[in-house]
Amino acid sequence: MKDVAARAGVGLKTVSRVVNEEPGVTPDTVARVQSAIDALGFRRNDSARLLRTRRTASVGLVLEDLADPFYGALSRAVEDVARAHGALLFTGSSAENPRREQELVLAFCARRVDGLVVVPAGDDHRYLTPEIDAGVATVFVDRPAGRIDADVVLTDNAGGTRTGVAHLIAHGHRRIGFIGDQPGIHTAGERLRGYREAMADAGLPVRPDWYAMGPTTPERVRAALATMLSGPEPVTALFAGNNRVTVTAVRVLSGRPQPVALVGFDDFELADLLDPPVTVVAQDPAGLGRNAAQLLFRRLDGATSEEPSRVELPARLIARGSGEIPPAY
Amino acid sequence: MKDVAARAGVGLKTVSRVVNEEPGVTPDTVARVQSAIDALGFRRNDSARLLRTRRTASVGLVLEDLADPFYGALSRAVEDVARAHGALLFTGSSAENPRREQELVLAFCARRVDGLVVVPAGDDHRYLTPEIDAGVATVFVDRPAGRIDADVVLTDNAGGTRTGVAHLIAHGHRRIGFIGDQPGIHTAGERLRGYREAMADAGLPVRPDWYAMGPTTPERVRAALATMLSGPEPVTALFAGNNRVTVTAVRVLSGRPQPVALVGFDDFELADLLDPPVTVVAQDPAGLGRNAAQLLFRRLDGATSEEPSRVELPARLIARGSGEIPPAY
DNA sequence: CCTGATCGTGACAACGTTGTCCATCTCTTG
DNA sequence: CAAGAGATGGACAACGTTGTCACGATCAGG
Repeated sequence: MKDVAARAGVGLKTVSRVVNEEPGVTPDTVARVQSAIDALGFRRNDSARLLRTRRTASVGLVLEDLADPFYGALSRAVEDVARAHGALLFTGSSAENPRREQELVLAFCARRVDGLVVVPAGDDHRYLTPEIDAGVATVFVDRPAGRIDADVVLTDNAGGTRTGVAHLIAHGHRRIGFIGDQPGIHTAGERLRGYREAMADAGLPVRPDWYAMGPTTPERVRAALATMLSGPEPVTALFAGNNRVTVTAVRVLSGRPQPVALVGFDDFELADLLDPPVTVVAQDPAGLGRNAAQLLFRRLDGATSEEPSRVELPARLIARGSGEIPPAY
Repeated sequence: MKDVAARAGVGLKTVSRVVNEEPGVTPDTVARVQSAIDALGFRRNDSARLLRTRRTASVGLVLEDLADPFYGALSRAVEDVARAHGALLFTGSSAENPRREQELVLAFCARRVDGLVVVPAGDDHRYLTPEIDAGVATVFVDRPAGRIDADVVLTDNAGGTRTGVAHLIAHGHRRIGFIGDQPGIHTAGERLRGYREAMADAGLPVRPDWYAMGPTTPERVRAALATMLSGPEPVTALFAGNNRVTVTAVRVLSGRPQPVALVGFDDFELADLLDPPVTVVAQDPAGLGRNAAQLLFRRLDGATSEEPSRVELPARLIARGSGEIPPAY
């Protein structure tokens, strides 16, 4: 900038004014400065600018895994809202590791992002209190924050699951299995709760060997499913607690002679092309991201000292067939 | 930092030394400074630090759409490599819009990212020359840069397509269709070339109504496919130029009485569960991202004035069945 | 006890911007 | 023609760090 000023024969501040299109500069001077800028290939250093203005026009997004299509859609929605507000987006994957989540969040804070959108991996976010007090707007999404009171945007996991399980019950099932993710994960717990509630609402018992919680690796899902299907009171239907479970379940069930009804949480591409087409309870990942980002920018634009708000998005049953298979007696 | 220094009764620079764990500070002083830091909740401002040190420890990633699983996997790989090098990641989606690509790239450059990984949307990247000259390491991935000479990591699109088409030919097909993306997109052109080459290698003609290039919306794919299947010399097999085409083709073909063989470019989840299981030519999106990021950091770590390098990753045929359907005469 | 090396520390400038404030220059108006 | 107003431009400090250098204290060796 100094060089540009020298070459154009003007003061430093005048160059700044031209670059920022501030009023009060003769068209003639503007032209001179502009040509100096072009000649020198000058580009304003936004880092320095932002250091001075104390707004970084950037937000940080921490999620579990960028490679998961669910989070891909969520990220994209956050990005679009950020762009509309002129902000750039830092992203990072926590890989479901609380330490890594914290590292990422603190790294973003050290960069002085204006705000954070976090899919929490850990269950204790008190480490964020000083940052939030320092003015970093923070919105949690998909899962609530642990041990602190903060804005959060969620899917109605319990309600969605209730709907899905009720769908199976409506089609005659009484022995329904549930396979979910690790109990520490909030959404997994909520979905299990929804399953229990739906069963209770219908006056149905839940045997201990009808539900399994844990890492959703194919092996574990396969084993859990085998147990449910081979006990003294085998299940005739399964509710799959997330799409990895659903996919494995489809694989296992398609190899069995006796049909087993299936409803899964989370939609996935091609679900309608499988045989039978898979009924799901669909979340709206883009909606989660959009709402979270909008909430963030609302905070940033002034609504400072309001109470933390909690938004809950509905989950929607998409009946495609696999949930309507009658129980095999 | 000034406040910390005052509270600890030391100089500014000493605080800096403690924060950066530089040697040459008495343990006693360290303790005093540390307790002042804790008391004040001080966090170093990395923006300022990076302004001073002239390294931002961040890279920008511009791709087509974060919500596309292909790019999700690519991003994740870039992120992992970046993390290993202590860098943070800015991401942005160009939505296949050259203007937006340029805006994003220039915004990242204004933030003085150390490097850029770009999936180009436009076909003219001369606007990047000043930035590259200014020292921003740049690697293009998935598609080459337009009109400038730069590092690039690609999939062997033509070769992969040749393999896929040859697979169909090996199973007896002589009239093979090809539906690809818009001709302006480099990968689409390369895949068309591979198709032509494979046909020529086998001494087979290519009728004009056997291939179609354009936006890969379901309607267009449906129409193109209808044309190919209803002409005077209908195709008995189809090579689908990307996974959106493949998915639509599966939908259309599954509704037809006469089986049509299918091979698609790009793998997708559940391809093996469809009926028939879909044979694909699989790319390695994570490999693309990893290689691009590694190349980037190799440049950053010194290999400055080398020639631009070009890495080409193989595409791999995964035979699952749909490519082995014999021609219906 | 002196010398010179070593260690710990802090003052200062710099990174590249922008906000504040003041100086000048050119009009317009009485 | 004087004076005030408005336009235009620039000097300077500040944002929060780190690199450079110089200073004083401590310590080993002669």
